[in-house]
Amino acid sequence: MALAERARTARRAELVSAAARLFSERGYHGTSMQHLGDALGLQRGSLYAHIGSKQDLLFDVVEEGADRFLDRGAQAESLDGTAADRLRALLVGHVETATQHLDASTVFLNEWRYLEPEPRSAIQAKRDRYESMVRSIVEDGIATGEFRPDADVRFAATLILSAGNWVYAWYREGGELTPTEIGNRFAELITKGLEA
Amino acid sequence: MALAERARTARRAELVSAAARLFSERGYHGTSMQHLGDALGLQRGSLYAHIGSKQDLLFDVVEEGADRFLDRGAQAESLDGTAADRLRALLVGHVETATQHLDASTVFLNEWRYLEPEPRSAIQAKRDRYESMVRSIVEDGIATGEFRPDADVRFAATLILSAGNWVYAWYREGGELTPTEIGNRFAELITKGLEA
DNA sequence: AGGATTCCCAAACGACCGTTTGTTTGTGAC
DNA sequence: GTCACAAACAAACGGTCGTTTGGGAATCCT
Repeated sequence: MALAERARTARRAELVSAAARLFSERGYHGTSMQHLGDALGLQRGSLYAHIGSKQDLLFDVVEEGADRFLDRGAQAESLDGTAADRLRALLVGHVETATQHLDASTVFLNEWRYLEPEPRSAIQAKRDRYESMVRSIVEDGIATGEFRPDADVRFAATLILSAGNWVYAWYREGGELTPTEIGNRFAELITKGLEA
Repeated sequence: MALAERARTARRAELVSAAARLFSERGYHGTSMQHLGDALGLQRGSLYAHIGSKQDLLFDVVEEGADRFLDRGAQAESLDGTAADRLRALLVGHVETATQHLDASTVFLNEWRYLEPEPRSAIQAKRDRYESMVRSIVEDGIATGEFRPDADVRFAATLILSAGNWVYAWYREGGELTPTEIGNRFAELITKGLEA
């Protein structure tokens, strides 16, 4: 039973992984169950032994992406150090996550809107939580006098997320900057604009 | 005559406009000819009196988006003034364009990859041209001593484009910042990080 | 008035969509 | 050794896909 269960979940993980790749390449609506079946060497109907629907797959991929960002964000938030340190940690973590899991991150960032209302609002809640992490770091920096008192918290958070969320669109392996370097430079530049 | 004149037809413009809205809302693959027909009050087959294929529509929408960014970029590039002035003008123009034509910009930025190879490379050329505009402004700033001599031109351009290209994902009318203000604040923040 | 040209409808094309069904196959548990 | 059960197949479901065709009004040019 344990073995059978593990095998079942292993197959499902394969399917979610293939879905991440295909959804990121061809889009959710551009990917058919046939494409997914081909990727696993199965008939498209056989996939329904592992999932309830195509929507389920989309949700799994999107949630996987969301959770990774949240985890790294929480780590950064709990660091000791200045607000600038935590901001840097968050941005580095963000870029590292986006690049190490490029497929799931891409789906998370631009296929999530094809989720049906209920699952979409579950993901929206996670997005909101992540954004509030960024905001609270900036607020801390202002409270401690590290950042300009007149800095617009919402706008600063938006700029930080804009920088991080566009990475998937241009990053390709083998570039001249490592993900860690990219995150650090983003942090450097943005921090400079915020400093008191 | 047939092609050039038809392209100017009011009905076709309506169709391209509806396509911009629907493609941006539902994605290219998530939008059917039926959806487009409904939007114009026509049978889906009747649309083929005005276009050659669904791909043609996607190309028109994407190119329209690309050309608007290029136009504003060229205006900014030709301004007299410091590099920071031109950078500011470009960013303000970028944000204004993205928000005034949110639908076409959204399609330009995340449906263009569904173009077939030939039209896609035509759009890629325009994207490259735009990116090189941004780069040359930064290079100018370095050459005149306005920006730090050790600034990484490619990275700076990427950050600028990241900020501008993510606007479509969060901007909604009626926010507390106007597009012009958003562009100005982006420019302010990024310039500060680049200054000598 | 006559002829050509637009614009659109109605219907059909073959292909493919996501999903369900009934059945066979292989494997682990007792 | 046989039994239970999950995994996969083969086939079919009703529906939709993008596109083509043939014809019928309306409109424009002359």
